[in-house]
Amino acid sequence: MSPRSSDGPSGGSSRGSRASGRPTLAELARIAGVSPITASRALRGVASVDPDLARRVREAAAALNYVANPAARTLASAHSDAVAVLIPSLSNLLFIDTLEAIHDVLMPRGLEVLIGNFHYSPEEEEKLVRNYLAYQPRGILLTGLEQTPATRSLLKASGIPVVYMMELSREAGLHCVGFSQEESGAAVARHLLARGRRHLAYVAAQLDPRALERGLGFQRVLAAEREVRPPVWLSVPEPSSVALGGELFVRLLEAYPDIDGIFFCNDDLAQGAIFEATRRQVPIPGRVAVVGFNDLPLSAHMAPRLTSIRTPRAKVGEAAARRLVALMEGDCRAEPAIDLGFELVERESS
Amino acid sequence: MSPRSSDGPSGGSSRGSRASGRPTLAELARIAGVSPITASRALRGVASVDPDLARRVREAAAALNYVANPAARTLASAHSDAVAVLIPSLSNLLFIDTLEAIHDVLMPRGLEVLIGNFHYSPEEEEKLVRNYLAYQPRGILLTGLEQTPATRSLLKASGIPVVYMMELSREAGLHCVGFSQEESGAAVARHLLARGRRHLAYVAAQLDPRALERGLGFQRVLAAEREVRPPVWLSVPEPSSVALGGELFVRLLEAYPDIDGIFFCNDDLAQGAIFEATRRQVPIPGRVAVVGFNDLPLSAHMAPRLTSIRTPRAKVGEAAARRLVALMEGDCRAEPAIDLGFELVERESS
DNA sequence: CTGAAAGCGCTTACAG
DNA sequence: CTGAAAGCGCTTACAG
Repeated sequence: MSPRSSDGPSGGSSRGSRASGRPTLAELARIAGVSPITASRALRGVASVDPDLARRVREAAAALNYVANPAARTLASAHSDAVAVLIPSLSNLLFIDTLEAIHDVLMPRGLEVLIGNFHYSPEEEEKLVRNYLAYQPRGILLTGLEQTPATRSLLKASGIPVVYMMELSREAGLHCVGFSQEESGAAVARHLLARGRRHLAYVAAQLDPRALERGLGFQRVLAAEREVRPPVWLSVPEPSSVALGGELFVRLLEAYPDIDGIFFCNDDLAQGAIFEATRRQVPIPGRVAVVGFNDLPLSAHMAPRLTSIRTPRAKVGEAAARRLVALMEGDCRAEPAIDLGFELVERESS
Repeated sequence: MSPRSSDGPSGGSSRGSRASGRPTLAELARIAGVSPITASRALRGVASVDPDLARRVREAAAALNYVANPAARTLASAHSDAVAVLIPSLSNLLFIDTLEAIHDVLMPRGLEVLIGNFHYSPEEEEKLVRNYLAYQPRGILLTGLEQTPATRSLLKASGIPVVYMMELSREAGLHCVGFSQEESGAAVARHLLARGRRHLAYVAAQLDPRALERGLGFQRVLAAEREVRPPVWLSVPEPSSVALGGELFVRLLEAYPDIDGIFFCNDDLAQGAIFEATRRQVPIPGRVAVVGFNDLPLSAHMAPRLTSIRTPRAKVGEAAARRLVALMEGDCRAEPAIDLGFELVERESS
């Protein structure tokens, strides 16, 4: 029988009205017959505690259903067990895969994951960082390298470990996990050239820094080819969607009827283009080749199947979380930049 | 100039080594020339504080870049500013839409959102609840009604407001926001009957309680029709995916060549079926009608466009969060159950 | 290996 | 409308 069942949920008469109603470390310690400090140490598995005492503490904790009060722990130790993760969008499957991988690394280690969505806005990101810093997290995971100067200095002043995801930086001491966005764009250009395409276009919506880099890599390769026309660049500010992909596809082909290869900045747009082409009976890849980016689950199954760049988004999350844990444990000898590469998956659409 | 720039990030000599290095309420109060309690009240906007003093406090806070320590606040007040949200899956777009809507309601009110993924396991859900309860959240948002008895009693003992999402319950005093899963399945059955279909099937993967209810509603309507064969029920335990939808579609038609209408428990499966049908040149809806569930963004754009049940998932999140806020503020007079309905969107596939 | 004392930075409850 | 005192439940730093 736990003391709770006899005391009632609102606590015994010895507890003040501000008590949380849950067992405290002091109660646990009393039941285990040790001091609170020893109980604390036993529960955290730190320092040297007599194995026998530690067992008694663990047993009492199990009997009481004791869970330490994280607020008290954070206040006393000046750091929480949280890790803040900032991503630019929740509705993009890309980041969900990354998030799940992060969860899988951090949760088993008893770390709480605080998720912040900054909607592709560095200013919003700054606000979130300011707010999360108050929680004294053990580490922070950031997406991209486009932070405001204030965000960077806030982070530096805090001394909290930070790992940047999705892009590679050469800045000294910056821990980052990702792949070369620029190179992936270049790979698509080379692929379309190898397929005999000469009249190319890059199509993007809501151009974020990474999509921009991909476009630049695409342009770079094409510019090096003397007998190839510079690519058409179609970029609109609206958020990306399947519907928009169809519209942009139609607009592009109306304006440039001889286009024979399109690199869409993501799979959503490319999928929309393929649906629209199917509906209008525009042969793909016969009339025009289509390449996407991210290799979403659906892309391998549509008709025609979509050629795309497979990004290591789950691996990025996992590696970034692991690196963060290493940094939290004071282990920072490894190479700061981790390049996980990408893969061009050639399918029917190109 | 903030005191920080002269003191340095690790704090002045008056601060002990355990100090967090950030300005405290006491410092803020000293600068504003008031007592800490008054500063606290001014910042929280509670009780009656002289407007002039309040302004001084706010100015000092802005100058210092003061953000209250949430751990101290939680410890002192016995409740945090967090709301825990438990969802069965992160990789399902359905719940992402709900989450975003929840965020949009809660964040502007200064509430932190803790996201827990219980992977469709009530046991895991129980662990998460136990853990999140330690954080003393202001409220909890749950998905579905399949909690373990321990979860229910944990929740009841905590006294923390809870709102259940996605399903409707008649249990007295249970606040829930959703729609009738059973009715939505019935609506699909009626739709297919109206389209002249007589040989029907229900196909599901990783049957969760809600998909089960939909199947039962589907069966109920068909059972009432004397001249209609009872539907085929194909359910597999694997997680749902586009690829699996294609496989199940093929398996089903091989086993039952005369099937002329299929209700898939979600759009992912239905989309996979349509892709596979296109590839095998099985006419849809000519040979077989296909209906999905959820109306994912892509469903309106594929070829043929997918008939589906549009679920109010964002609205569920918004209404649930609003109801939770009302409960947190002690306002619980409203009807506990909120039925947001659903809509059958008839498109080309049926 | 163990513990008594102090303190983390706030808010509550009580006085005035 | 304002404040001095006490305390939330832990961990740190020191001593033994």
